[in-house]
Amino acid sequence: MNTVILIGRLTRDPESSTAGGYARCRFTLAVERPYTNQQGDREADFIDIVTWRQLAEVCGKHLAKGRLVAVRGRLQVRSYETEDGSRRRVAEVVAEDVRFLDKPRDRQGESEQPSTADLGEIDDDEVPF
Amino acid sequence: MNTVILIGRLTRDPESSTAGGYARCRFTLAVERPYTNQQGDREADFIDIVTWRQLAEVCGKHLAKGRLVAVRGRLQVRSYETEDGSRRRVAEVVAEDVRFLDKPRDRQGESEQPSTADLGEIDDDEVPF
Amino acid sequence: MNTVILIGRLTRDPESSTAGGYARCRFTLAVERPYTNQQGDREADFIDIVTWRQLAEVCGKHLAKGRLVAVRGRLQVRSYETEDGSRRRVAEVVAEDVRFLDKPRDRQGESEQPSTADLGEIDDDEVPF
Amino acid sequence: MNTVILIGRLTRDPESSTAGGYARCRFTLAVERPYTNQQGDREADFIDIVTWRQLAEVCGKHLAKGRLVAVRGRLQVRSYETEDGSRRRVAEVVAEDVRFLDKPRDRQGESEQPSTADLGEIDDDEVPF
DNA sequence: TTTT
DNA sequence: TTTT
Repeated sequence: MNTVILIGRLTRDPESSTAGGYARCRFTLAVERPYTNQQGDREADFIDIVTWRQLAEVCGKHLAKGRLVAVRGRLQVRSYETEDGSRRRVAEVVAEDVRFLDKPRDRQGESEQPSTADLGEIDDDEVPF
Repeated sequence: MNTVILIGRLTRDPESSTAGGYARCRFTLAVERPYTNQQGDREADFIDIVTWRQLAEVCGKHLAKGRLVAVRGRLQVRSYETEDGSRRRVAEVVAEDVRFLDKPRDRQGESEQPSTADLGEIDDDEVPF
Repeated sequence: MNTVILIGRLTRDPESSTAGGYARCRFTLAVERPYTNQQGDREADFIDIVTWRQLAEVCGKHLAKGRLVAVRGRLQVRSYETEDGSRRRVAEVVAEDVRFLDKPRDRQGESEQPSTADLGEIDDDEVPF
Repeated sequence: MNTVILIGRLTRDPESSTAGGYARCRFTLAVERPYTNQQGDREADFIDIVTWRQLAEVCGKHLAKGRLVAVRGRLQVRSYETEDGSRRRVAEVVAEDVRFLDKPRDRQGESEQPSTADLGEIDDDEVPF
């Protein structure tokens, strides 16, 4: 049993690629901690998410920096060797489900004056909560 | 929202210490993946757990290498600088609840011939599921 | 171990009361199912939530019909006897954490023309995600 | 988002059947509450679980009264009309994953003197945690 | 009885 | 390196 559920905002636009023949989409979530620190401000955990296949396609198409999402997945720890021979570990959440919790804004670097029509075509409402 | 639930076995005995005036107990869980790899064997994720205060005391007293536990907690990512100035990240689960799912064995390096009396005193049944 | 995590919208305004000397707040969430039915529309589960103490006060003050929230809690099943002597069971989620996922609208039956000042006083932003 | 994770013991043997052309298996879990009541004893919630298809077959074959399992699923509330025309609601967890957390005992009403061979054939170890 |  |  290995289940992770997170709600947070994307720290930057997602990165889409292909790996092993499957669509893959990666992004990082800023997940706020439940308490404030001694300086009185709320810290966040920056958690790497990876999605595959159809879910990767939906995420790559609709997500963008700042969007609020809920993720359910599995915590995975990968181990690898660096160039100088030392071992490093990477922790990431392999998403099994992603819900979009806010309305899309215009995507960075796409259109300067996004129209309702453009937003209609992106049609984030196909994948509402 | 940041919730992690894991079931797995301790890879070694837990490490108890004190930090910031609070009892702390650390251990690593081997959490089996839901599928088998191409060689047909089941891999595992090795996930670091940290517990604090009373929960740390209970874990330090009753847990041991090989024990099966369920953990509910929060996925935390800490960032630190190495001696040579590079940045590293550490992911760990801060446990809010730990359930013991099997009966205790004798603890490594304690007694060669543990008696039922000894086990009775340890009394893991105080903290049954 | 008994953990439930839900995201959904309140089907009506929450009900605040006092029980056993503690503040209590009840509401029902409409939680959409992951799939659509044979008629092609998405059904929902209507799940009763109960909160206590400080969390009840925050929920009673800030929540309203239609608001989107995330709830983490425990699934509880209570059994009771009806007037005619038959046994009934009630399932509800006892919330341990509630996150508000959207901006407040004006509350039903409060002010016909809510002003930004009024919203400022309610100050839902004290309890943002 | 609708995720439930439970650990508990079966209150009786599971019931296997077929519904809508699919294998279905139902059982009830006794899930202990985290606290003790005023009489000092630990109560439990009795939560109905339903599984479908291959998972139903595995559960029907290997589970029995008293077995300790972990369930991940979705909380579903069904509404129905009674003979006298009143409305009732039923809450149950639709399991997506079930893990067996202890070794099988001999099943009620099967063999008086189960042998290791019999247990070997049941081979619960195919589905270990 | 149900939310968007 | 980080989101609102």
